[in-house]
Amino acid sequence: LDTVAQIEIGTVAGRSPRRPAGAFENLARVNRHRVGETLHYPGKEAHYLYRMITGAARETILTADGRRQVVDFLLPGDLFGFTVAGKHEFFAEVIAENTTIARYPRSDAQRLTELDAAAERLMSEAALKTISRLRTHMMLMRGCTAVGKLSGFLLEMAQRSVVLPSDGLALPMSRYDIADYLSVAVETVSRAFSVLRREATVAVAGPRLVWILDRGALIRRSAVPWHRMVTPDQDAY
Amino acid sequence: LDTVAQIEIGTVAGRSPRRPAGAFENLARVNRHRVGETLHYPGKEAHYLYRMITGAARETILTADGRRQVVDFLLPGDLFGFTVAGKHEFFAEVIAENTTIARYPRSDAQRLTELDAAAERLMSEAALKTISRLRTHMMLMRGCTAVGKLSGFLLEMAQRSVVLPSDGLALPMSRYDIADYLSVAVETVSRAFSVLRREATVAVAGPRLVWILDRGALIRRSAVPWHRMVTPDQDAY
DNA sequence: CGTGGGGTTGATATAGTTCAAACTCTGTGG
DNA sequence: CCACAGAGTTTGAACTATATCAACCCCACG
Repeated sequence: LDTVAQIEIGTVAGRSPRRPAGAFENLARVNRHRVGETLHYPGKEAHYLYRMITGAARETILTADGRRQVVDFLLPGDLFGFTVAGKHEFFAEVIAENTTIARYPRSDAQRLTELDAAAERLMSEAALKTISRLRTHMMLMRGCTAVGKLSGFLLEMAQRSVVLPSDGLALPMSRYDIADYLSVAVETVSRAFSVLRREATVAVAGPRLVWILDRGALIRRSAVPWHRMVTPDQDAY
Repeated sequence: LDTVAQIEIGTVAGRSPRRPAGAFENLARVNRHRVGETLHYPGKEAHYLYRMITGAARETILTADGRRQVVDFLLPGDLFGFTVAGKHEFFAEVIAENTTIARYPRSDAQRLTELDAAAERLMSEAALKTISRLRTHMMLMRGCTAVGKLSGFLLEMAQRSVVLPSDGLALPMSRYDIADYLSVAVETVSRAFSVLRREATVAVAGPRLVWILDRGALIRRSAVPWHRMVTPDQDAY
């Protein structure tokens, strides 16, 4: 998962997202969105690619048995909206205030990738980053215990999200979103938070503001081989 | 990213694998492998790209807590071995008799993608498919019950694997592999099989030969929205 | 014959779901 | 200004699916 990690981090960079090349960027139309807004939904024609600039969104799907699953969280720097068949398979919904998203007409982007090697590479890279995010996500869900899953999740968010000046971690998603992301019940997420709080592994100020007090403990509890992950500074590749 | 990319990108559809373009194919050296052979392992320099021709392999990783996880099964048609960082992250081990694998020197392949737009597109396309496939794997693991997970797994295998003349499904992997793929205990996999057998949803002749008697029942039990999946001919979802 | 790996089945323990209730916070209307 | 409603969160108690431990079967192989 080294690779994964590296991509992940590079991707992320809520900290310093790499901006697409000039030609690509010229296609962009930036929009501001409100919480709850739906960017796309299953079956919708995929006309655009998106790039999260500020804020956050989630990609979800409804399973046959009616449960909701959060497939991915989209944070600043993430390119998304890829499809294979030309139709979206997921809901993409804005979950944070002050969310701005760049929108690229798919047809133009497609044409661009055929002409411009740099654009092509950009797309491939974005796809690989998405893959690595998903892979990390898979490892998170496999963590045997709920506390382990949450530990891994917090580490992931600490890397991907913007860390506040106060050094606190601002989670843009609700407990429900976290639960559907880790596939556990909301109550279990809440209890897992309580455990970490009691152990002084994390401190919280309200449900969405967290401080990681003992990073080592989080690493130890999570089944994800985070120890192999490079730090954002190294930003490999 | 090395390992990540390798599996991911490598995952093209199963039943009627699209063969890489001619120029690409000219680089190939085909090898025959025995069960248990290791193609690559974490940390190994990634010199080659691979394409599974016949047989099967699994890609695994060992987690911090010592458990083994099957990250992917490699079936005929699957491309794998892509890396960005240049080192593998997973074990790739042959699990079936009569396994033959085409090997492409990485450097040559890389050069080819830079020169040949078709090759480049082949890779990108594979990456996009991989994203969808990863999501399917994720959904498999999320299925609430073990029987649901196994149901989804069998449907996936029925699509990706070669179906025998007798209409039976030949599973190239052991119960242990399935367990590590779905992240459940071996015993649970075994019990889930028993349930499906008792319900006449499937019939078995030995552990690795299965007949799907009631496809609808499998779809209903699995939490995966298979209704979205097209047949392999149409280029799996 | 044994031996060992894979597979199945049973009994018990436990983590997590489910059901239920209380609590916080925010916004809204009397 | 306060009461109220509703969504999000936390905690408790009972229940359940799965992990775990253990025994046994089957078969290939020396």
